[in-house]
Amino acid sequence: MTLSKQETRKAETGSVSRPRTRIQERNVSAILEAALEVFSRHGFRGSTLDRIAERAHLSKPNLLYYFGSKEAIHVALLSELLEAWLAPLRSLDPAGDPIEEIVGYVKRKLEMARGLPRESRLFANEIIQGAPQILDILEGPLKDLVDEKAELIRRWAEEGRIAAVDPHHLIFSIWATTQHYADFDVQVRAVLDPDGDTHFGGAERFLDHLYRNALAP
Amino acid sequence: MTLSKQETRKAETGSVSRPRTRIQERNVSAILEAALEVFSRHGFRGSTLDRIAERAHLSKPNLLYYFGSKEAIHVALLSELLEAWLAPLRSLDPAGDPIEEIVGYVKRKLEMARGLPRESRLFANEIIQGAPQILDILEGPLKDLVDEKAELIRRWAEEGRIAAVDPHHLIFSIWATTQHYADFDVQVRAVLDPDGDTHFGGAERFLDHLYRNALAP
Amino acid sequence: MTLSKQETRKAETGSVSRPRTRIQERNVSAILEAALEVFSRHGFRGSTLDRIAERAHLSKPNLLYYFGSKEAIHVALLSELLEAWLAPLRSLDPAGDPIEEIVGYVKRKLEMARGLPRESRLFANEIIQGAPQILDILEGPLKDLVDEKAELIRRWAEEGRIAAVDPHHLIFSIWATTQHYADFDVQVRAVLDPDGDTHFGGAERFLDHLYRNALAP
Amino acid sequence: MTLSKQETRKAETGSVSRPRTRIQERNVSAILEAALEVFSRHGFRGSTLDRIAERAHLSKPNLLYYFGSKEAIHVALLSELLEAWLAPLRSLDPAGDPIEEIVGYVKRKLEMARGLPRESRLFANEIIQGAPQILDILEGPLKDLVDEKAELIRRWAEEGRIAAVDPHHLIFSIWATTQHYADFDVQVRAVLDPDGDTHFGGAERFLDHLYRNALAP
DNA sequence: GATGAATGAGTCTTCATTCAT
DNA sequence: CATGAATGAAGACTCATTCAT
Repeated sequence: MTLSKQETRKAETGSVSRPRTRIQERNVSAILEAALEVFSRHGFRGSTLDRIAERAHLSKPNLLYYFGSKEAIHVALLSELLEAWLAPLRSLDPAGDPIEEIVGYVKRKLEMARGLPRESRLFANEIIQGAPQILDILEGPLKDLVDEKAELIRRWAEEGRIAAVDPHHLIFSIWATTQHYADFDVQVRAVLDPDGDTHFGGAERFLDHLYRNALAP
Repeated sequence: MTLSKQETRKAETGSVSRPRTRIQERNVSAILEAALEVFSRHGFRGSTLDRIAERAHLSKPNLLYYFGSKEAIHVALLSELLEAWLAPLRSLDPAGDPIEEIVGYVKRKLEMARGLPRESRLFANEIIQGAPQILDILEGPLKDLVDEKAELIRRWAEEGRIAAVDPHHLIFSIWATTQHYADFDVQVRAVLDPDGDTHFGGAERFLDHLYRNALAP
Repeated sequence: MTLSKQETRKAETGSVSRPRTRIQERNVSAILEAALEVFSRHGFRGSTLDRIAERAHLSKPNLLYYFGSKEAIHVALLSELLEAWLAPLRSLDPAGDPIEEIVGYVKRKLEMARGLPRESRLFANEIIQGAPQILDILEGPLKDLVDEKAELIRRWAEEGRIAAVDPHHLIFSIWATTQHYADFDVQVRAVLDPDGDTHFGGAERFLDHLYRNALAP
Repeated sequence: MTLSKQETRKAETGSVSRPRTRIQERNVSAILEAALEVFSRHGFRGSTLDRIAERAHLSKPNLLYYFGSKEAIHVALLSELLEAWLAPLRSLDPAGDPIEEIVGYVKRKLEMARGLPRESRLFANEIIQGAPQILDILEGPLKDLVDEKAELIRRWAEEGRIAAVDPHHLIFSIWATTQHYADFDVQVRAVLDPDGDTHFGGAERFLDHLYRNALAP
């Protein structure tokens, strides 16, 4: 699941093959930050280079000087973020206490949904629309990681340390319940109060309860 | 939460104020069916009238004869489907057995994700992108319905008939876990085997376990 | 070598599959005429849709309504003209007098260079630049036609009715010497007087002499 | 027809007025070599500085340091090559045997088409497109040279040493028939076998026959 | 001498929408 | 009702050229 630097580089390939100078680093960062803001809200097709350029305080051709195309920016962004996005699952520790590990995973995922909602929506948009640009990653590295952790959870269940639940569906449900607060935040805010993050506390308590009860042996 | 016929009409308003003849009815249906197919997969901006017209076997100007604009088609579609989409929640019965009612709701939602995945993705796309066209519905009719059912669940908990969980977050988690199988089906298929619906059985069992344990008083 | 209507149609495919109405016929003609003027002078890359649109008195998107792309216009033009362009060679008559047939062919080719110089330059531009869009036609239908006529000439030589010359190179030399007056007319005019077609008379006499002497048994 | 050094210099004028150091000389050569490769295949408009810079292993701004503009490179290239390109005609010797002189000229031109096809295509592209950058050369030095040699040929004919043919058209036909194998080589290869230069032998024999017969008194 | 950075002016193409019949 | 025709506005991308170091 690890994206080597090589692969990340390749994805960014425009005219510039790797950030070297200060200026390049600054501009590449500005572009990716702006692109995250725009892509995560409007999806790939709904986003325009104009808007990204504007947010990055760069001219449109200058964007394309750093990244060869709109798609290259999108792919670079997805590649760059994927690793961080999956870190919580990766850190699920075979040596830890099963319940605490899983509940801790839920908590970390929820914190990410709170702190990095744009990243969550970026992937959500991509996947809902059929994952045109990362399907092979889903079918390769992602599947491998999930299978590995599912096997771990299966062993825990086999050993009677957690309830006998389907590990894959457990993982899906954790993704769904936590990312929901980022991806569908507009709806959450519409139903609850529209002010700030106050609902994350309630969400955390609820999910803690949900998974502790579901996993108790 | 009920959309009056009035409102539905208004949303569809193009040149035609209401379907009358057989032909009109057939064409309006064909357009909405084609639009559902296209919008749900590509989002609003990613969809083109050309593609919808092609799928509906109608000319592009003819689409706009029935609906005044691309946006009008989208709004009409969302309006038309919203009621059915919320029916399961609406039918949560105060007189029924609390656990069975809620678990039954989960089951019906999952069945809808299985049978009507395009509808699910249509709303998901809209909401992720900030719900530009249905924000007022979310804040009005949807919030009212959710609040009403949340109050019911709160009473059940108060009466000790289910565990003391936050009703709103319970509802969110049910939406999230069930719609996940429609909205992110590409990812689900990538991680599990890509063949057909076989995972819905596992999902149903898992969710049944999840919510029964979470709700047990 | 005959391009079936099918193939011609396919090449033109934009939104419109075949000219039907008056308006379509008129506009398609106007576009092809304008495109001939522009492409023949500036080559494919050097030509712009803007200039073609301007000459055709149509808007640029309207061009693309009839032909799907700049390349489609170019291909349609080449396809449409190829048949006429090769007609003189095709009409080389096995039953005629060998010398008169060949000299007559030279004369007709020269007349075409005089009357249809733009067509000649269109093909010249395309071929000089590697024939990116008609290479398969050159290797297929064109080669077949040339081989057929070369075989005829070979037989005439074998029968002692003309001198023993290599038929393929004979044909090449005829193409070269006649089309030269269209393709390189700027140079011809620069060296001779720049006024009008007066040099075509001299060219005709010279080429008649050249080929009669070369072919005399 | 001789381009004075003055003129050549002027054409190249960018920031650098004349090559001095080894490095400069090497870079100028590399640029012209790369430009020849690219311009001859894609024409002026179809060529990009990027591609030339890449082939020359230099940066794009560095190209423009040596030559002030894309056009300047093109003009420099044309100027530099013109003299060599016309050398065979220039060396037509009044003191030689008329037939052998002319047939020898044909042979040398054919050898140039074989050995320097890029140069041939460079001029062909330029002239077909109206010679925007060398029209004055065509009308001046080139016309003068051609007129001079035409007069020589006219005298030979007058003296009965060759047949009475129009000298200008004779020269045009020699240009056309020989350069054809360079300019339209794609077509020649498509009609004959696509392997290598084998057809040049046939071409030489044919053209020898063609002109000896045409010129025999 | 050399180049990384930047861009204005194109250039092709898409697309929702309008017009005319 | 329906559609062929047309387009303005926008959008992605290219490219010769300039700037700053």
